[in-house]
Parts: sequence; structure tokens; C-alpha cells
Amino acid sequence: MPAMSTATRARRAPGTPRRRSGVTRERVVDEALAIIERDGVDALSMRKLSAQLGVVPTSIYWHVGGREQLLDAVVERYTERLVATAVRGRTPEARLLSVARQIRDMARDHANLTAVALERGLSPALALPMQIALAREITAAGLRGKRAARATRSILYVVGGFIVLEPCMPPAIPAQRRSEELWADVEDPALDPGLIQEMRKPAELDDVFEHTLTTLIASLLATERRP
Amino acid sequence: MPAMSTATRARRAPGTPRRRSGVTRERVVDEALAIIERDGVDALSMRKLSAQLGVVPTSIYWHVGGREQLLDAVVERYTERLVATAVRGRTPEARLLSVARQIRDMARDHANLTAVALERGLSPALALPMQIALAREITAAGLRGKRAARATRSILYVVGGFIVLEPCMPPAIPAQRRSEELWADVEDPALDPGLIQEMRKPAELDDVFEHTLTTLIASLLATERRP
DNA sequence: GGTGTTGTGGAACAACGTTACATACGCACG
DNA sequence: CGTGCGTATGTAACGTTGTTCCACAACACC
Repeated sequence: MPAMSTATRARRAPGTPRRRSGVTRERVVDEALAIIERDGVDALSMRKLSAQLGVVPTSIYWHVGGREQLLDAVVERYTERLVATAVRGRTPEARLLSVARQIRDMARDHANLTAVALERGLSPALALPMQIALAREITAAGLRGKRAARATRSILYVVGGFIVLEPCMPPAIPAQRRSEELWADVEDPALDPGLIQEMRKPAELDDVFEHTLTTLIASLLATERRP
Repeated sequence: MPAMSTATRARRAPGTPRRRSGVTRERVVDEALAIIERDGVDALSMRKLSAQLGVVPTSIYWHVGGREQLLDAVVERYTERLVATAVRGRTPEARLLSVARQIRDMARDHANLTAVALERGLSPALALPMQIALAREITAAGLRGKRAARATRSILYVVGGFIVLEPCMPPAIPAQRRSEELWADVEDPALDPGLIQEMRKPAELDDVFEHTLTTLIASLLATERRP
């Protein structure tokens, strides 16, 4: 079996599918990717996938080595498809925020695939282009060396955190008490009443994202640039 | 079947186990929690669990309603066990950082349970005490109303992000190229060479956490307090 | 003692990932 | 033109999973 990611398909010129079934490793991975993107990882069953390709399960076991390796291949293919878009903004702060938003939007547009990629820990390869995009703006902002690296990682991890956190948030998972409702019962003299009142309103994740990153970026650039 | 979380166990005084098998809803949930905490969610199978309790699977299906509801019960029980520890530090910044660290450490000490809780979206109930702890320090720092709420959520979400992000990081998942290795091939004139050099060293998540939160907290308090 | 709720056990269903084995195809070589 | 070998597919099965149906024992209560 070929099975290996960048496989040497034996003594065969690469990219020649042939054979009567028409099922290629390419097609298997593509179909799997489509299924995952549409219905999530759990919806991907080797049997259904093979049926959808009009073959018996063992065939796709021959092309890709197993479910795990198939998922790896899907993530790999997904990574290849990601393209960088233009960075907007004039000030370094605005440009960094723009990159951060892009990363988050991209992850959100393919939530199911992002989940798989993160679950399998293939995030580094997936995140490298974004790291570079961030690092560019940070360099442009005047940060150097260790301080620049720390700023890059700070922003990257905070953005990544929001991405991974999103599927865990109430709107995504109903049938449980939301944070706002829990705050309704809170009475604490050590807490500002106005704060409590605000916490009882539902949290808009987008707003928190914007506010957090604006604050963080400003601070990273300011603190590090001056001394 | 009782099945419901806060169940009315029919006409029976609450807390009287009886019956010859000795298997109670309590014991089932406890055992499930122990298994998950030790070996992760995937290691929890209804059959193994029942075998470990010396019963046939249908029994535990009677006590808890099914796997999903069992997991909910486990998370609920886990939430009850969480206790707040003392907050350290003199300045508001130090105290906030202390709370943030505590939240992260707590999640890390029970990584498997935290993962389940987040996966099932029961984070709000789990995070409420921590939200309150944060809100207290923020109130003490002088922030009020909407600004205080935004600061609370910013810190909470960043901490939560680091928690959820941790299992996705390279050390947790080997057998793939780490971020540092990928940076080895990066050559970009728009990037500070010192930055690239630093990015080639492995990232210490703890350091990033400390640096990010120190920066963020300082900025949240400073920006909001002055005007 | 009968009666009914409260549990337990046995057996089975459907679906899953995966494997061992046999078989058909198609190209390359003699 | 035939033959062989690697390539690709099909058949059948194993072991595991969550879950349900049904029968039956144990206890509480009237």
C-alpha cells in the first residue's frame, strides 16, 4: 500500500490515475475533506466514505492507510489551500489587527476543518504563514529580536485561543445555562454593581476579540518601543 | 429510569442506595470521572465501566441515561469539586495575574476533565467562580461598569484560550513538525533577522502566557483608569 | 400474601475501524 | 502473443462500540 503522505507510488509516473474504478488517493482525500467541511469529523466514516465513492471500504484502505492517516492527509490538503490575502491599514496597530482578524475569519470559515487540524496538532504548519504575516508587521512596527518574537507569539496565541474557544461558547452549544443567566444570581458587595449588570448581558465574542486585541497590540507596541 | 440530572428518584428518601448490587448513580459517575481523569474521555466505554463496577451494561444505563448524560453528570460533579484558593499579590496587576495563573493551573491539573467540560460546552458554569474572582480584582482596581466587564471578559477569554490551546501544542502531540523547525526554512527580507532567530527556538508556553497576560492586564488597567 | 416499583441480567441490533484472504485487472517484459 | 507481477478491488469476518427490548429477581408497601 502507498499509504505514506508523500509517497513513492512504486514504479509509476506520478499523476497517472488509470484503473477501472477511478478512485484515487486524491479523490478519497478530496471527498473526505468535503464531508468533514460539511458535516464535521464525526460524520466521516470509512464505510460511508467508500460507499459514496462507489467502492468497498478496503479500497480506500489501500489508497490511504487508515482513518488517522486519512485525517492527516485531509489536514495537509487543507493547509495547501490556504492563501494569504492583503493586509489593510496604515498604522502598525491597524495592520496587525487586520492580520489577526484575517486569521480568525479564515478559521471560522472552515470551522470543521480547523477543528480537525487543531485536534491533530497540525496547527504549526497551518499557522506558519500567519505567523510570518504577523512577524512582518511587527518588524515594520520597529520591534526587534526577542521582544519582537514575544509580541508575535502573544498575538498568535491569543488569536488562536479565540479560535479554539469559539466552538465551546454557548451559541454553539445550546441546552445549557449560559453565562449571562448564571450572573443573574450573583450578589457580591466586592463587585461593582455596574459590572454585574453588564455581565448579565450576553457576551459578543466579536467585541471581546476586537477589544482584547486592540488593547494587547497597543500595549505590545508601546511598551516595547519606547525604552 | 431516573436519568434526569436533578432527578426525583420516585418515592424514595434521597441518599439511600440499598439494593444488592451496590451500584449507585453516585458510584457510576465517580468511577466514570476517575477513568476520564486518568485516561481521557475516549477510554470511557460503557461496557468497560460496567465491567469495572461488576455489573452488566444495562444497569448503568438505568442509573444514568446514556453516555452523553453520563458525561454531563461527570462534568457537573467535577464542577462541584472546584474550590477557590487564595489570591496573592499586592498591586491589582499582581493579583489579577495570580487569579489568571490559578485558573490555568487548575485546568491543567485536570486536563482530561477540562477537555470534556469544554467539549460539552459546560464551561460557563465551570468558569463562573473564576469570572467572579477576576471581577472582584477588577473592581478593586477601580474599573467600573462596561469597562470593567470588558476587562473581565478579555482576561477570562485569553486565559481560556491558553487553556484550550495547550493540548494542541507540539509537546502534547509528537510525530509532526514543530513550529521551530518550520521557521528554519524561513527567509524573508521583511523580517528582522533577530526575530527569525528567536522564532527558531522552541516556544515556552508558560513564558508566552506570563508575558501576554502581564502586558494585557497592565494595558487594561492603565488605559481604562486614567481618562 | 399479593402488587408494583426498582433494579439486574441476557441477548441482540446497528454501526464502527480494521484485517486476512482471494481475485480480477493492466501494463511490461520475454 | 503469452505470461508474470504489481496494482487495485471485492468478500467475509473479527472485535469493539452505544443502545434497546424483554424477561426476571428483589424489595417496599398495602
